[in-house]
Amino acid sequence: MGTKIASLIIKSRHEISITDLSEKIIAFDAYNIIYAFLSSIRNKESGGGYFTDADGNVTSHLNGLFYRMNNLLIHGIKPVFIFDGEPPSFKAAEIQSRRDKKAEAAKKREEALEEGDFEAAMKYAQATSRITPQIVQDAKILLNLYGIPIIDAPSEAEAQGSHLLQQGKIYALNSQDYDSFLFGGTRIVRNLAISQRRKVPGQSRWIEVSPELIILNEMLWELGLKNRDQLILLGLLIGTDYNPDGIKGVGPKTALKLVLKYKNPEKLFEYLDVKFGLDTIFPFSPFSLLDYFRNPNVESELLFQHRSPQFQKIQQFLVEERGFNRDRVEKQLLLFKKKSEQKTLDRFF
DNA sequence: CAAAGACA
DNA sequence: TGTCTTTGG
Repeated sequence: MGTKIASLIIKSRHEISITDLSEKIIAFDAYNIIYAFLSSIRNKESGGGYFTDADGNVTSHLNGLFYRMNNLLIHGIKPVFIFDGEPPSFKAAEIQSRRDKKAEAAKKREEALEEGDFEAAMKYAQATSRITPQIVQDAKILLNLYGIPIIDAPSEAEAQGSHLLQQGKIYALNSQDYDSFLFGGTRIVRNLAISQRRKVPGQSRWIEVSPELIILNEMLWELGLKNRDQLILLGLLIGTDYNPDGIKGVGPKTALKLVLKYKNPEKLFEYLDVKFGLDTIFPFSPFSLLDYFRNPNVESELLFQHRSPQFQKIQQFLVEERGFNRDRVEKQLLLFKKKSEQKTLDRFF
C-alpha cells in the first residue's frame, strides 16, 4: 500500500521542516532504512557492488547511517531504531516472492556485466540488496556508539513502532509507506532525509521532496473513514505486505468506494465473497488478516533512553575497523560537536 | 544517500 | 553562489 493510498490523501499530508522535529523521539524501521542505503550507496564502476572495507565487510549502510544520524542528531531529533524479529506467517509468500525477484535481478545483473553494460548492471544490482547478519551487527555497533536506543521487536518493526506511538513513547514513526497506520500508528513522517532532491524513477529528472507529517485521524477524516478498521479494509483491498497484489482490477478509488459503501468487515467481505469468492482474492482469510492488524505481536514493556554519542569510538570504529577516511570522519564529527554545542547555547539564552 | 569537487 | 558531477568504502 506504499504509494496507492497516497493518491487518496492530500490535505492530511503536511509539509514540515526537519527543525519541527527537534527534541522529538522518532522511531525508524531499521531494516527499512538499512535496505534503502544498501540499494542506493553502491559503486558505479563495478556495476553496482556495495561499498566494502578491505576485509570485504559491507559499509554502504554505515556510510548512510553516519551522515544521516549526524544530521538528525544535529537537529535535536532523538532517533530510536526498531529491528524486525520473526516475520509473521502471513508474510511467507511475500518473502519468497521478494527472494525470487532478487534472484532474477542478480541474473540480469550478471548478463549486463557480461555485456559490459555497467549502467544496467548498477540498476539490477540495486534490486538485489540483502541484509546479512554482519550488516545488522555493524549497524547496531554504530547506532550504539551514537547513543541511539535499539529495540529488537518480537515481530514486525512497524507494528512495534505503532504500539510505541499508541503508548505515547515516541512522537512519530519514520516510514516511506503507510502500512503502519493499519497497525494503529498515529503519526508518520516521510522523506526524512537530508537532501531535498530525489531522482524520479523514470529517468534523469529530479524533484524537490521535503519531509511530510501524516496524522492518522486527519487521514481517516479526509478519506471519510470512521475508524481504523475501515482503513485496514481499504488496505486489504489495495494490498498490504501480506497480500501485496490487493484485488485485481480494484484500484484505490474503487477500494475506498467499496469500504464507504459496505462500512464494516462482515458486509464488505460478504459482498466480495459473492462477487469474486474470498478464496480467489485473498491468500488468507481476510478476517484473520484484519485481526492480525488489530492485534499484532508486540512488546509492551519497553524502556529506552538516549545517551551521548561517543565521538572517539565512532571515529575509531569507522576509520580503524571499517576503512573510512580519517579526515572525512573527523571533519564531520567536529562539525557535529560544534553545531550541537551551538544548539545547547541557543536553548540556554 | 550525502558530501566534496568542478565549474560557470 | 548555485548547480551539476564525482567520490565515498
